[in-house]
Amino acid sequence: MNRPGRPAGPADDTAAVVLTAALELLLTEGAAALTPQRLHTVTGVSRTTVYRHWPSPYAFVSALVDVAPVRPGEPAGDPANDLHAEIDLLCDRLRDRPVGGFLHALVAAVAVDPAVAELRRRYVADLLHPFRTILRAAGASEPEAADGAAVIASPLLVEALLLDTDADRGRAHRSADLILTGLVPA
Amino acid sequence: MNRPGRPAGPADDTAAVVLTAALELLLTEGAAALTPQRLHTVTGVSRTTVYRHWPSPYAFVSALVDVAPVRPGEPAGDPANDLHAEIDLLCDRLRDRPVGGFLHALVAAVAVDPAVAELRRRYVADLLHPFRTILRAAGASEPEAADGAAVIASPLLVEALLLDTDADRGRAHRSADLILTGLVPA
Amino acid sequence: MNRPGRPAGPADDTAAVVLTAALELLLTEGAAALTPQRLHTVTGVSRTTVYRHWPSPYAFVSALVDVAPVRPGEPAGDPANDLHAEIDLLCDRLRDRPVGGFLHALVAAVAVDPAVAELRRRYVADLLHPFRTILRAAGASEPEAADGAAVIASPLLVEALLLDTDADRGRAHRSADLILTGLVPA
Amino acid sequence: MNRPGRPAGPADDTAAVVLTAALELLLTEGAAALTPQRLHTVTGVSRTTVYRHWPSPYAFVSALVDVAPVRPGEPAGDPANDLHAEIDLLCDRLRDRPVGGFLHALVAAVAVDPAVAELRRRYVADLLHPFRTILRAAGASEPEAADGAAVIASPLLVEALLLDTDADRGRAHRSADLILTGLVPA
DNA sequence: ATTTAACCGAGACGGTACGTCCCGTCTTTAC
DNA sequence: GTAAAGACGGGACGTACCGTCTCGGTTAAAT
Repeated sequence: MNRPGRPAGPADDTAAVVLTAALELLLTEGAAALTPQRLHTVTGVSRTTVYRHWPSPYAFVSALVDVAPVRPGEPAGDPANDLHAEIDLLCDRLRDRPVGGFLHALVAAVAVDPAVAELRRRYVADLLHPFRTILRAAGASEPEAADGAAVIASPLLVEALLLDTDADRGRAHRSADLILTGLVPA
Repeated sequence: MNRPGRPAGPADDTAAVVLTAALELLLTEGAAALTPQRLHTVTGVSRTTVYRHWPSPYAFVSALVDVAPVRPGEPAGDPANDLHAEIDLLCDRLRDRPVGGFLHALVAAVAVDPAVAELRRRYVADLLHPFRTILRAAGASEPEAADGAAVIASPLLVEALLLDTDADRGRAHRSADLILTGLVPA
Repeated sequence: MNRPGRPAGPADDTAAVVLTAALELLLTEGAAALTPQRLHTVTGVSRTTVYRHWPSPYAFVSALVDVAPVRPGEPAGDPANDLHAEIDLLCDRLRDRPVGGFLHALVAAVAVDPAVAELRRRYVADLLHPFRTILRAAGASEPEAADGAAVIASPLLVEALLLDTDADRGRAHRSADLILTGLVPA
Repeated sequence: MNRPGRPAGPADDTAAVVLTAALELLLTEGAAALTPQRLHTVTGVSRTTVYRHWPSPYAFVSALVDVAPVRPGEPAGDPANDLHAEIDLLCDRLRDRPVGGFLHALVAAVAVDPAVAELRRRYVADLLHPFRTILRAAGASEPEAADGAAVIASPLLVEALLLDTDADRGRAHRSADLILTGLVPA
């Protein structure tokens, strides 16, 4: 039995307009700008409406994470090639903002709402995951794969997030090779 | 020729009281709590005085970096031992907040005042520096040392800052060994 | 087509509470006390709300002038009687503050916001106007009426505003008689 | 026995510089501008020094009243001529600021410091006084003289202070004639 | 020449009010 | 029931001035 009246939740276009603007704001001005007030002035959607549907910072970032998920590169089969491809993919993403900016924003958002920390953890884990998968496919044990992923990807994240340097692909590729050769002792 | 009048800058005790409380706040409640208002209510020093001497977030973080600098462990001579000691030191610091908390705070402060980014870069560079020095002493070339420092320390930073995990010392020590053996071709 | 949403402007009771208190403050403590801060502590209405609706001193005084206008006595027909009645009315008002206090306040408010000068001029002109009207009715020419009004009322204003003396009704009545007799040449 | 040491009170030039600037400020920007802070920025004399010698608004206005006293016109002997001359003198003064501005300022200063009210009263009384003297010399009784002074001078004050109009000399002269003829019935 | 008292400037400090901004909740109206 | 417009209280922000104070260095009289 259907309840009468208008279905709950934001109208589709309202949600689209607001979340698009939110992502835009997040990437250009950082997490601090992601307030109902700002969204109202930017989108014209009324402050009241924004509050109704996304009552907390968490709700926003959470919605955005769903809108802009991290899609891993698709494996071609050869672990070595896949690994190098994944490294390049991550470097590009960190440089071109979609991921780098989002990560920056997530880190900053935690300062405002601690609950976001969980989203940050998941987001970073998602970034590291492809490396682990590929290393497993290459014959590494689970802990070996985790270590390898950390060794390859972490420096890239540190450079992009903490040092504001371009990620050093060369080093990452060398590390990858080193790890792969360590796996096939023959 | 001396100018007349009272010497400029905060009286010694004022500076001490405020900066001590600031560090305390930073480590216990995070960077978001480090506001003039909070410092006033916590220390009793008047809001006006706080603004007078530390008008910007940058001024604060900068003063704190000077108050609580990162002191590297003192090298004992044997590169291998030194490297492992330095790893343990960093892990301890990241766990016990003095460094981990401060780093968190620096990252958050950048969201408010971009000028802090420069302090963050320097702070992180200071964290990585000891590793580079030791690796150079162990016979690595300059780029090799930089790479090695990144490979060893970055995962620790990522775990502490982005994943909220305890740093995985084991992996760090293994990486260190791997790198050291790579250096001595014998 | 009507716009949706709540009608603009302060809710009726808010306006009433604030303006009542404002008038009260004005008359008891003088114009210097008429600040948003004072009104907040006195009425309990939040400082923000006060600023929202009366952003400037001018807005306040202006609203008060509308709330407490100067109502002339109603003419009974006989110019001589009317004139003397009007004199007594003005003297009473100057003594009992409603007008005297308000005038004081207007003068003081000009020091803060020059735009109030216009309100002051109008207010004083409104005070002098009844005298002119009555003198015209008694047969005076327009300039004669203006002069007469000035001669009769000005000393009262000076005494109340500048000398802090009770207005000297006797002199005012004598001046009035003198002027009236000057008008009837017989 | 004289005490040794430097004599108390401000050095002559300090007092001169500050009071000159104070008068200037008072006339150009009104009483609200007459603060230690402003005087410091204008004269370069340190805030501390200003506070030392003129601790209250009252002290300032009081010092200024002594610096710029109201000097009555000198009587020539003939009451009629003297009276008209005095009227012109007052009108000129009200127009040319020295007196008009000062009076404005005095009125405003009362709002800040009620003690100034006494100075205002005296100042206004000093303005009215010449008229009374001359009328007495013309044969008026004391109350008659007071009334006459009020009738002649008050409208001028009201016009200058409350209506921002140029004082109407014509009316004042006519009033004077009227009063003088009333005195010599013969 | 030395006292000695006061001047003077620079600035710290606590306090209060200012005017602004954003937050989060609520109420009123229109669709 | 959604949406818009806006009132409202609350809190922090950063600024400005106030009045008091402490600290140095200077100056002018009286001894």
